[in-house]
Amino acid sequence: MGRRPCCPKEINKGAWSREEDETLSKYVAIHGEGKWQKVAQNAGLKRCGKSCRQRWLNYLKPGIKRGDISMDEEDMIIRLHRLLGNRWALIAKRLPGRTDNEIKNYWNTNLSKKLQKHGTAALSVSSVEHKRDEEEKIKQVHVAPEAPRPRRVSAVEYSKIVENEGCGGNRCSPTTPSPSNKVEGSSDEASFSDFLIDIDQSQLLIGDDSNSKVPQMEEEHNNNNNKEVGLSNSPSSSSPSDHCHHLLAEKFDPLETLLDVELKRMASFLGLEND
DNA sequence: AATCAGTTCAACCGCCCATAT
DNA sequence: AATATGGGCGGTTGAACTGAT
Repeated sequence: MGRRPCCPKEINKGAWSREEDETLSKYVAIHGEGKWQKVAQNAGLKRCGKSCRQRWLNYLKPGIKRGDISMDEEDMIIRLHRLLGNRWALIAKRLPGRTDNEIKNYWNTNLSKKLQKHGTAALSVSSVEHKRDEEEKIKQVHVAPEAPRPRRVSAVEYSKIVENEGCGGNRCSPTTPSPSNKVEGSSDEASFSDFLIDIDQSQLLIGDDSNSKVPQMEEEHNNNNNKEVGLSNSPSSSSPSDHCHHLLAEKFDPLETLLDVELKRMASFLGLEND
C-alpha cells in the first residue's frame, strides 16, 4: 500500500497563529469538516491537512472545553482508562467537550505520576474521592500543593508499571484475561473491582472499531471459558455473548451500549444519576 | 536577575484502516 | 485485486512556561 507524503513541501509547522486559526475556523464554518487536504489548500493555509484537522478537533471546534478537568471527569478518565487502556479517543467520547489529546496529556502529566509513585491504588475510587475533598478545600484544579510535581513517564516506563499493576500496557489486548486487571492485596483496588463487577474487558472491547469482529470474537468467546464473567447484572442476559447478540439484533454499537451500562453504574456510584 | 531543571501541552509523526478508484 | 487517498488514532517531541537555586 503506497503512502503518499503526508504534507506538501512548503508548509508551516509549529504553533498556530491567530490568523491561521481564524482562517481555518471561517473555512470550516462555511464548508464544514472533512476533506482536510482540501481545507488546507482551499483556505490558503500552508498547513498539512492533518494539522488542520487536529487543530480544529482539538482546539477550534465549538464546544471544546479547555483545562479545569473536574474531579468527576478525572474519576471518569481513571475508570475508563482501566476499562479501555490507552484508547484515548474512546475515553474522550465519553467526556463531552474533551479531546483525546487533552485526556492523553492529562493522564501523562497528572495521573500517571500516581501510578509511578503509588501504583494503581493511587487511582482508586477512594483516593480520588479523598483528593476531591482536599481539592474542594483548596480550589485548585490540578495537583494538590502537597503532592509531588507531576512528571512525564515514557511509554516504556508506563508499560512496565501497568504490567505490574494490571491492564497490560498500551492497549488492553482483547485476549488479555480479565483477572490480570486486578491487583492482588490492595484494598483500594478491591473497591474498584467491586465497582467493576467483574466486567470482562474482552467483551467490552469487542465492538470497538469494527462490528464485523463481533460474531467471530463471540464464537471464540463461546469456545473459551465464558462462565467467568460478563455483565451478569443484566438479568435478561444468560451470558455475555447472548447479551451482545441481543445488542447486535437491535443494531446498537456493542461497545457504546456496554459502556453506557458501565457509565450508569459509575454515575450511580458517584451520585450523578442524570448523566 | 540570571540560570538551570522540571513540567506542560500543542503539535507532529507514523501506523493502521476504510473507502475510492 | 491492487493501489491511492483520507482520516483516525496513539506515541512522542520540543517550545514555552514555571519554580528552585
